[in-house]
Amino acid sequence: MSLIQNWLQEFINVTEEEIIAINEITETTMVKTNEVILKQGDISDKIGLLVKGSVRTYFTDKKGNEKIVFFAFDGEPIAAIGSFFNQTPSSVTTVTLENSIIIWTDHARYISFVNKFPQYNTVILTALTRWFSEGKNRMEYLHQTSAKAKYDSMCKVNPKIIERVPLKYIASYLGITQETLSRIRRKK
Amino acid sequence: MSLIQNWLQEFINVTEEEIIAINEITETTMVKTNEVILKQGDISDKIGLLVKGSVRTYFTDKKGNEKIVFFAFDGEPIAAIGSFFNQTPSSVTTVTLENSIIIWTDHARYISFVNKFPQYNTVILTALTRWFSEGKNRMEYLHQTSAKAKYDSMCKVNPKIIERVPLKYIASYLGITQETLSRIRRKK
DNA sequence: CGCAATATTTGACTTTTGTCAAACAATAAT
DNA sequence: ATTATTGTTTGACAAAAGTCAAATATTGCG
Repeated sequence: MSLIQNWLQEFINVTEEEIIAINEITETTMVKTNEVILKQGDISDKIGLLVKGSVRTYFTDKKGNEKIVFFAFDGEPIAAIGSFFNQTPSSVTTVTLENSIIIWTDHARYISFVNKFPQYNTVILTALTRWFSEGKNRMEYLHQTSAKAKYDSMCKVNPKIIERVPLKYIASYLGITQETLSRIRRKK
Repeated sequence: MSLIQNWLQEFINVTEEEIIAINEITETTMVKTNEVILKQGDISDKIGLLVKGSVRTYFTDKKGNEKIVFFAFDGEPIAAIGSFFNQTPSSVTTVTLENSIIIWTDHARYISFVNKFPQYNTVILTALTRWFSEGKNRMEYLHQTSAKAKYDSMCKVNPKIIERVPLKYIASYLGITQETLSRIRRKK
C-alpha cells in the first residue's frame, strides 16, 4: 500500500480508481536539510504529506527573528493551510530540519481531484480539523508560566521534538531563550 | 439580508433555495452571560455563528486552572472544531462573556445540508482555514518574551479584547498572572 | 439602596528569566 | 584533517515576573 493511501485509509476507504487519480496528481520529492519548501509572503500553491523527515515552520517578526510555530515529522501533512485554501500570501515559512521525502500536489490539481471525488472534501476537512486540534496541544505548553513547566509539558506531549530538533529551535518554539533552555536541561 | 447569509456571502453567492434550507437547519438562541455552550469532554454536536456577544474558550489543566485559548466576538464562528468534525470529545469549554445571540445547527443537519449542497464543503473549508490562520496571530503574542510585549502585541492585533474582556481572562490568555497584567496597565 | 460576591490593584519579597560576553563542542565544508 | 561555521553551555549580573497577603474597586443581586 502506498504511503499516501495508508494515510488516507484512516479517514476513508480508498478505491483503486482513486489511488490511480491520486498518483496522477502527486509527485514524490526528496528534499535536503535546510531547504525552504514554503515561503512567508508567497501564495502557497502546494500541499503535501511529509513521508519521512522533519520540518520547522516559523514566521519572521519585525526585528527579523524567527519564531517557530510548529514542527512536523514523518506522516504529518505539510501546508500553509490558510494560504493554500484561501490562495492568499502565507504568513509562515517552512524549512526542512532533516533530509525529507514529501508527496506533493498543487492547488489546481487538488481542486480537480475533489471535483471528481467530492467525498474527499470531508476527508480533508476531517484531517485538517484533527490536525488543528492537535495543534491546540501547543497551547498547553505555552500556558504554563515557568520555562521549566513549558519544557516538561512539551516533552510529555510531544517527545519526538527533543529527539530530533536542535535546542535553539525548541527555545524559539517555547518562547524562551536558548540559555534558559540549556540550563533547564542541565538540571536533568 | 439575514445575518448568516451576510456571513456566508463573503465566501459564496447564496441562492434563495439555500437560504431557505439554511433557515430550516438552524435556530437562533439568546444566551445569557456565563452560560456554558460547549463543554470539555462532550462530543460537540453543535456549530454556530455568534451573531452578537462574546465568548471565551478554555481548557482546564490538571490543577483545575482555566487556561483561555481564545475569545470570539460578533460575527465569528463558534465551534469545537475537532470535536464537531471528528465527533470526538472536545478538549475545550466555551462560555459566554456577555449576553449573546447565536445561530446554531447540529451535526446531523449540517451533514444533510452539505450533502444537498456540496459546494458548501468548500465554503466551510475556506472559512475554517481562514479562521485558523487568524488564530495563528495568537502565536505572535505568545512568542514575545516579555509580558508587556505580549500585551502590547495583543492590543495591536486584537483591540476588541481589551474593551470587552475582564483582566483575569486576558492574563490567562497571555499566560501571565493577573498581578503582572495589572501592573503593566498601570504604567499606561 | 446596600450587601455580598467578584474583580482589580498594591506592596513586600523571592524566584525566575533575560542579557551580554565568552568559552566550548559539534558539525559541515574544503 | 583542518578550518570555519553553527550550536550549546557557562558565568555574572540586571530585569522581569511570580507569590502571598491584604486592601480597594466594581458588579450584580435581593
